[in-house]
Amino acid sequence: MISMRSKYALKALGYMSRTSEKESFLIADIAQTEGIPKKFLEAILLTLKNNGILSSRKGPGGGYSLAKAPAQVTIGAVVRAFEGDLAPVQCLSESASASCPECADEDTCGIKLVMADAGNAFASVLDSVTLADMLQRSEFERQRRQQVVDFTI
Amino acid sequence: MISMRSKYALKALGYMSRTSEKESFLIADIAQTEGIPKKFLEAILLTLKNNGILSSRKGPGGGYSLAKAPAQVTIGAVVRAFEGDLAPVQCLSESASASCPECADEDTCGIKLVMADAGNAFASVLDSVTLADMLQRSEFERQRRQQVVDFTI
DNA sequence: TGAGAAGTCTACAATAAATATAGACAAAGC
DNA sequence: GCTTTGTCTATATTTATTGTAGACTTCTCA
Repeated sequence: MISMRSKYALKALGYMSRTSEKESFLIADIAQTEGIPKKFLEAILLTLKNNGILSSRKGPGGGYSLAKAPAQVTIGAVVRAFEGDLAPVQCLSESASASCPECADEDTCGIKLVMADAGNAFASVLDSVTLADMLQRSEFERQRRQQVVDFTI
Repeated sequence: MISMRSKYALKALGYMSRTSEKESFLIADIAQTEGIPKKFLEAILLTLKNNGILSSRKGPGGGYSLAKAPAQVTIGAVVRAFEGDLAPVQCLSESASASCPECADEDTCGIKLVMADAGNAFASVLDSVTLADMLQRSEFERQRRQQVVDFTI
């Protein structure tokens, strides 16, 4: 289960990608449009900036903007900014205190081997989809459903 | 990230599957062998029983035993007993209050569509591996490493 | 038939983490 | 130098996880 942080980040980035006529976005604007607590979003956008996904300018006329094209930002990169590596068990995490203390032999632990496969499968999907793909997919789905409605009415 | 509950459950089941000469296991025995807090394990085994993975008998000579052969129990079934459905976002969860309140149009939400793919990829792996597979995999890895050691010495 | 062995249940304590908020601060533009 | 806007630090709130305590039930076997 990914955190609200990641979800809010994806919502904010989706909004920014979708609204290409604007080139700069105020925190307050994004927060209100996407229904995200403003102060919370503030920290989220900062994290995205520190991960090279957003850039910012202070002062009047300032705000946040995408540092890369939506087709250059994978969902995996966004989620990883908040969830760390996407390891399903701690002993698979590169960062911090990785090993599980109670594991007799970590190298041959079956749980670890299986979870590595599952985690890789999960991460592969997120790494293969960009913000642009996500929007396109959503739009495609919208039109598909629209057509179904048209036919049934 | 899966919870300790799931990990402890897999460790306990791994031990029970591996130790086929015993047919009944005491909570205290499993707890000590696998280094799991006894009282915590107690609740975990009960959950596994309620999910049809274990059976139990009270009284002297009693204890827990596997309700199915290790090859009949998938890792997915075990993990699901503790993590519910393996949905990476709440709005994909069948159980409980599923929908995300702030989502404008859940049907066409790109985040949901992408996460559904990722979650399915994750679950597919766990559903395709049984306890027996997990043990075999671990044993295979142990022998592989053993050989490497033999060659290098 | 009753003593002891084992699982079952309820309640709760102790952390830890996620979520969210407040308010001071810094930089940029006019 | 005033306003706008992002940045930072600290902290509150809530929720979930992890773990513990103790009473209770069921079973077996002497």
